[in-house]
Amino acid sequence: MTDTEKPINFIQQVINADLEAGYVSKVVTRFPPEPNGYLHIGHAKSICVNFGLAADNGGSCNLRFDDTNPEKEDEEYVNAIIEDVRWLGFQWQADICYASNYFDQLYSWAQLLVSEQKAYVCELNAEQMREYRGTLIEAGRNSPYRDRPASESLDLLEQMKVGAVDEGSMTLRAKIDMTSPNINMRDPVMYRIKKMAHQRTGDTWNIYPSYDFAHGQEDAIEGVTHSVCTLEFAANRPLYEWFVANLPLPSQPRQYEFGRLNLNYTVTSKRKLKQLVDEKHVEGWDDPRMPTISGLRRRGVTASSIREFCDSLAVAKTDGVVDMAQFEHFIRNDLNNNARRAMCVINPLLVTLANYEPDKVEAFVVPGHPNRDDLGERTLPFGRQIYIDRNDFSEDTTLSRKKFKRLVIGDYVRLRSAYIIRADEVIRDAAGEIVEIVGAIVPDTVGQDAPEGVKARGVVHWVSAADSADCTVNLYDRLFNKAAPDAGEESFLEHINPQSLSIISGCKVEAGLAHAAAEDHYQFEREGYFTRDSKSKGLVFNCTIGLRDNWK
RNA sequence: UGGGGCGUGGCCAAGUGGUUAAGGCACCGGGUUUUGAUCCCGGCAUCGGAGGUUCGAAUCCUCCCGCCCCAGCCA
Repeated sequence: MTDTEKPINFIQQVINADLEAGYVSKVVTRFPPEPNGYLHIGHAKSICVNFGLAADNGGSCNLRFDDTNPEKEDEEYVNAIIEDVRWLGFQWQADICYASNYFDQLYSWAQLLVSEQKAYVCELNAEQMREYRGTLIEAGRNSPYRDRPASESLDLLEQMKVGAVDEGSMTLRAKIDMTSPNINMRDPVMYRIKKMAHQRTGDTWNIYPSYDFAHGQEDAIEGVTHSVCTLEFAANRPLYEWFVANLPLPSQPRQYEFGRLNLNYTVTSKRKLKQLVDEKHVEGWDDPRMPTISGLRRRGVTASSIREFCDSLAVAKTDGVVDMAQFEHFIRNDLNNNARRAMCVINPLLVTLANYEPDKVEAFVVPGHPNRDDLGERTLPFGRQIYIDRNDFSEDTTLSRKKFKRLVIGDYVRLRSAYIIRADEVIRDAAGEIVEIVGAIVPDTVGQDAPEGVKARGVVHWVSAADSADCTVNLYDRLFNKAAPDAGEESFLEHINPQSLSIISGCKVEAGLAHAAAEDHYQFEREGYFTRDSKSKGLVFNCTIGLRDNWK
């Protein structure tokens, strides 16, 4: 056991200091997705960071839906998110939280700010507000409504709330500083009118709080001590702190930001993923090519490999792009250690072993995993006719043993866990296509070394022709053929890889897998890791990832 | 040209004035192997640039360069 010390990231350092100074006694974090799409691998890092920080410090983490904008949200998403977080292996504290649970409290806090002249109802429309806001290098100007009496704002706010005011014509704004170099502090919007039913509060509200007016207060209500989010919210922190300082909150949460996870050859933006789904470039949010949690799951990626991968990533302020190969390493590592072995011939080529008795059948009992006795054994039926992969046979007999460790006429190859065989003859159909190989077994070679004079070129996987199951295999390539699909001027859609999915039917898998359970993981030896698809009716396996391939 | 943040090998990343500058991924050699897998050995950087402080700097200071975020009634 090499317990490599995990570096203490900057947030943990803050926590250590807070714990030591007695500022906090119990660490409380939260994972706060907006239910406007499915979770993806980027969220997984955030989930691991937030739940991990809580677990590492004996604290707790809330799952909270930041449902402040009914326009984009849907119950389908909340259910999917709950399922994904659970599947990833995390347990939130007590009940699931919703920003919408705090709408009443938020409203009365808004009234308080108005009454203290720290907020006002503004009648500038969107375009005017933009003009008044100024630019990055020019200060903004005060709204003409900025100094209206509190009583007037209070009354208008109530009218906004009950639906007596048109959408877009009024907002509630915090009165901070229109000349602030931080644009977020230039009288930000606290409430906007949306005459729209909310998935949880129905028609109760005609106004909804903005992210900035809601988030810190949600944290405070829940007793969140360390509100950990991604870098792009850093500029919102002063505003977060302004509300915390100006409201009588039950606790004083603090916000910290770390770099979000970016992976090459894919996109991790809910907006873009939704576009892929809506425009049918993929089959759905859980399409195995998607970087969504549900897509990865259906693809056969394990929850534990996602966790291990995320834990290998730094919690820091650098924003880089992680190589997909790093993720793949953790996927293979977990599957290699835990997936049962099996054989599946993807492009079947019939081989008849002429010296094997026609009706004879043997059953070889072999391990389920080369070094995991606890994974049991499996039985491989063997007979006179078998299938091997077409790629494991070549008519080119000049290929050196080193270059081609597979079957050629006149030479030997080991059938994995079975006999050494020799190929003698090729049989073709009318079109000249090879349809069968006739060969012979070398007797007494099962579980034994090759006799004198026989040297197998290599090992090849196979399946009994008489006793195997037909199946379909889905092979995947990367969804985008450009490392940074969303980098250039052009749309990321232009970089979609048209060959990202290959459906191969007529594959032959060892008999024992005819009733494989969905989401069970297997290594098809010499091919890769596969899992039975959870949505298809027939026997369909999705290729999670191929084996490493070190030969040129 | 405003504000905030960041720059350590191809990628991720430790490092918080004195170490031969951790580790992982990738890659390149070699060994083992009934999976061209796994496993095992070995190789692979002077820290964005330039000055300065210091006996000593990736770590401190100055200037410069580059990248990211902020001008939604999105989050």
